[in-house]
Amino acid sequence: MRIGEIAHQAGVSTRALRYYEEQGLLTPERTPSGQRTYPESAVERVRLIQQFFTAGLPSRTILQLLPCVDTGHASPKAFELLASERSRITAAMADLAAARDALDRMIDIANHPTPEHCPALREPAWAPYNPADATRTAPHPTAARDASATLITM
Amino acid sequence: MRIGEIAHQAGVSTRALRYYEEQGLLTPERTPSGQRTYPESAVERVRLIQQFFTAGLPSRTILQLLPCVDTGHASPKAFELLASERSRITAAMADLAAARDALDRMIDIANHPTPEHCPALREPAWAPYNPADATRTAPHPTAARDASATLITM
DNA sequence: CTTGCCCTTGACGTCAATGTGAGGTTTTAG
DNA sequence: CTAAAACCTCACATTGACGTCAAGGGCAAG
Repeated sequence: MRIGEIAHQAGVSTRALRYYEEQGLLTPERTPSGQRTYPESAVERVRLIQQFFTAGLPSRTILQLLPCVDTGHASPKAFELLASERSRITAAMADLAAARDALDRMIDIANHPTPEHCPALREPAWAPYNPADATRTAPHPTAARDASATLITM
Repeated sequence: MRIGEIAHQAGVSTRALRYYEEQGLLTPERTPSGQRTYPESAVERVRLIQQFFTAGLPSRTILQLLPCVDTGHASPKAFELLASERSRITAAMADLAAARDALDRMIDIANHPTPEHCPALREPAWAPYNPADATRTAPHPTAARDASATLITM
């Protein structure tokens, strides 16, 4: 299969495939005229590479991991890498969850304009940011609050 | 508080704080001599901004979200943004989970050299990548497998 | 043969959140 | 008063995974 076909089946650009090759992640054969030729299995491989890229692994790391996929072996260094990348991913998931929760709080506040949930009446979920406070010594948090409240529905 | 103090307390660089200001995310007061002065609340705000950055939200999006944090209001557009970013984050978490599972499979294989888990004997978790296959028509997947297996412990 | 599509290499562009350094001012500590 | 530390404004550099354009070669169909 030539590069265009692989690109289509794997859902990436030909530029990406050439980049992967440049990074040593993919080593297609060449026809006498110089055109790249890939085995069927390259589609799966590209999908795996993409999955790793999407997860934020840099190409250099993927390069160290791929032989381990092929052989089923993991040198101590590769093993360490596997473990550290796994924990990096776990940490990233936690960060995402935290941000998602922050968004959820915002959505929640915007969704509940009843008195007990009214932004103007409840404890602020975040400290209000008021640049003018910088000039005062200890601004009272509940002073100068916006007294209006609005419900914006979906 | 001046920029260095905020940077220290929020765990970011002063360069980052100036960048946030440039992007409109932070609007500190200025002393007559031109130095930035932040309220206490800026520390919390910076942490929130960082959380969003870590989650992959671009500054332009954060800029649209912050007023909503302050006022407790969400315009229809802001609401849409909240929802779409939330789903983006959810999708990103799924991608991370998939990559983590791929790593787990690799760790698993490397960890179990017993016959039934031996890479040389079991069904391959991924199709073997063999560039030479490109020249043949339909390579038999189990041909030319590496017969050795190794256990690398943690 | 030629039209047209796919392929090649090479090289510069992009985007975003910073890093870094120059060159100068302000604040603080002694 | 003075020296160090912290601050200021430019403005260019970095990183990584590509996008994009240029200038050409290969190959099947009509």
